[in-house]
Amino acid sequence: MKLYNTLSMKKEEFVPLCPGKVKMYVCGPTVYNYFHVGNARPLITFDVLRRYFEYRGFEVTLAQNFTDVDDKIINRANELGVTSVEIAEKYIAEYYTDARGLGVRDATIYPKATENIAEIIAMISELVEKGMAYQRENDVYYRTASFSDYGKLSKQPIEELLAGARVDVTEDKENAIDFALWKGAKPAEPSWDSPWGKGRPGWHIECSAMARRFLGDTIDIHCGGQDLIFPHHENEIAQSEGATGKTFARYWLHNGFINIDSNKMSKSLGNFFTVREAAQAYGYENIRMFMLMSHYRSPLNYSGEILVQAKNALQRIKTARENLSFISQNGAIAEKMSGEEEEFAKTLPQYRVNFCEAMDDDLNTADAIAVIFEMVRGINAVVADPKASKMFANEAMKMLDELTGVLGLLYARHDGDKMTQEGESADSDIEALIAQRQAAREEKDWAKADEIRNKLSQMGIVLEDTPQGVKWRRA
RNA sequence: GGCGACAUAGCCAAGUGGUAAGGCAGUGGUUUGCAAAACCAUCAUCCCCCAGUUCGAAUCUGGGUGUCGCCUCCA
Repeated sequence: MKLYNTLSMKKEEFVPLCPGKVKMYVCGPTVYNYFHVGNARPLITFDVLRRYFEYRGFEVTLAQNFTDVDDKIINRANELGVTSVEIAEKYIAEYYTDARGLGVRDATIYPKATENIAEIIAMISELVEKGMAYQRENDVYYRTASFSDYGKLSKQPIEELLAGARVDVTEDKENAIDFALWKGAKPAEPSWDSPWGKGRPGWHIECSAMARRFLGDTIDIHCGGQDLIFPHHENEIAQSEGATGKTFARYWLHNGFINIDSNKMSKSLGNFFTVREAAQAYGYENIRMFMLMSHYRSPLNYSGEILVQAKNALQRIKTARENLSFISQNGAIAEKMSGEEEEFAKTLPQYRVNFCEAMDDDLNTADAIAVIFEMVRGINAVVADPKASKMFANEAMKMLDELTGVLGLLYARHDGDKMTQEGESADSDIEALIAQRQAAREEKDWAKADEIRNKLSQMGIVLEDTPQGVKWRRA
């Protein structure tokens, strides 16, 4: 399996540190608001990576942090007159709602900055002792000049960074690019005791300290959005490798941005849609499909038109799956498959091979989805036979579930247990109407049959008359 | 200014040396009582432009043009 490593700027064969095991760290959200569609991309991308590793037999430990102490949280808390703990807790809960809604499986562990203060302080102390950090008043800064590899991830020449006019030089630092590890407490801010007085951790150090605590000195894969390369991930390397003297992360994976009108969707530009509102308009699973239709490192333009395309595309796979499920229940009971069925069934493993080939190439989900579509077309052609067998349907369904499962598509499917949601009619009512329509059709009373179908249509029910009987679904 | 990415049909999007995957939308046909779903056919003589390397390039090299990102909190 090849993965593009930002560190080497090349696709590299993935070899885990420990055979059969993968340790991954994904930079998680600062919890002061609902997260937006752009924030959802790393979640979905690296959820797929995790699923694929597990599919291929790796044991994955995935850590994703919550930054629950930060200027933005403090500001928001002050605006609303509540504590920053209340803000963080609220948006952590909202995070779970949206992430799970998107089909993102829970990480192995979700460390929080505020629950790892001791580890953070210990790591800063180590850096201070080694001469790689220094105190100014009640703040502690990282001495970037002490880390010769500084800039190796972002390929930023250190002189250029020094020349950069945008770096804040008003603070009392040895060097303009030195960054805060510990921030001395200001009034009305949450703070913790430390060797440098009361204060709170800087943003970068928490990831270094938590990754080390939960995954060890060296991890396999560190992931995040491309905007974290500099300075966040560069600083993490400086901190972790400075403290341990060991390689921090062996593979660095970065996803591209979600754009709006070719501009990066971002909180600061204000041109974002929250996942919550996008899901209300288009559905969570279609957002996931939209993301996986292109390669994770390419920029991706968000628009209503594309979301509808993703929805229609996913619907094709969903329909195929529903048809198989329907035939599995209502199809022909045969001792063996027909010749045509058997012939196609024999080709099913080849789709798995092609699928894995795509995924092995730096997680080419666009290609992997194309393989699924090719399989869907084949399945549909076979299943068009009125005598399609349960045996074939079950076998095709197994492969379809296997491959769509790796991508986490179709997770919102709930055939078999059509739950009645608020405002929806009970299944028994719908089935009674379908039976009336069938009776009318028997008598060739097409007017009445169509009237019933229209009524159902208004209720949001789509009918399909198949050789195996009437199939219905909610639109 | 430094570092980096991208440019393939109406739209989305794979393909990185051997003659343009897949999806959405569209068109024609089959099927259907009519639909729906599905199937079949069709839909880029060509991959931003120019020059070069090669038997052969969307794919490699050089030069342009355009768009975007990071260098400041940001996925």
